[in-house]
Amino acid sequence: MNKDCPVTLEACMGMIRPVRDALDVLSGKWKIPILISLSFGNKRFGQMTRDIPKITDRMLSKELRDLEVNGLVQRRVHDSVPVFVEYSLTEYGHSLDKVIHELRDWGVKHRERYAEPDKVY
Amino acid sequence: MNKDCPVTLEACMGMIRPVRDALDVLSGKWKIPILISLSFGNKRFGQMTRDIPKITDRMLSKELRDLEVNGLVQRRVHDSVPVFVEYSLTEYGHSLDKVIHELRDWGVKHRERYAEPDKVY
DNA sequence: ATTATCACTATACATTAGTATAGTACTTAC
DNA sequence: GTAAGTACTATACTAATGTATAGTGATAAT
Repeated sequence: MNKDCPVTLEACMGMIRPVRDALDVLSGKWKIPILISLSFGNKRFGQMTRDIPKITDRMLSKELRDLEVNGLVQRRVHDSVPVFVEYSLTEYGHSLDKVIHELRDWGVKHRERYAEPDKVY
Repeated sequence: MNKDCPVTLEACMGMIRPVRDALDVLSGKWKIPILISLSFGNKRFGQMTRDIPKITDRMLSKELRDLEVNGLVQRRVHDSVPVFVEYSLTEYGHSLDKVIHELRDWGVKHRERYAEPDKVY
């Protein structure tokens, strides 16, 4: 029984759809690291390249633009000399705090479970 | 001040590392949909291909194996005739419930914000 | 004078992820 | 006997993602 139950199918899609939406916004290797970096305070471009190990300028630039388009990050140019560009999390960006927190918690437990002491970052 | 503060750098990595671990396990377009499908009850292969729109047999097979290797999914072969293979979430698989729940909640809010009524799945 | 920092962009390439299509070997229903 | 379902695997391809390397034009420090 319950083979292809339409209620289950509906419920299933009701979960899958929004989870996909969320993961689309966060997709790629660098978006969450960038959000984490900004969660510790407003940052400049160069500072973030140092915060996030192994990220290239190209990736940081590209991903910051994506995040800006999605309203998670704000880019402010101060017209001092030399120019000074400041990135910060928007309020909307902060709405991801809980998601990131849960991911971190699970990741910590997972790491304890399958300890990989030789993995390098 | 606070340029390249080592405490911030350390804290930053303390977040990034486990979040990456988590996302490594959940990476790709299909793993979370598969976990969601199984969260509604044990399933057979063919049933899951119908649960998860557009997934191909190859992807389902491959991702199920990945999830099995990571201990999130259990595969049980019942030696009836014809064979009957049953997939289920392990207890460890269920430990992702909160993560998936948060992703869904955020995805729902995001969808409300940028309503995309024409997007098809 | 040379080097470094600032915030990037451009080009080319490599790797990874996902898709399309077909096929296996068996069984059951029409 | 034909089609459909069972649970997959194989091969070949495309698309998406990420990397490597270099360069810009301004300023500022050594």
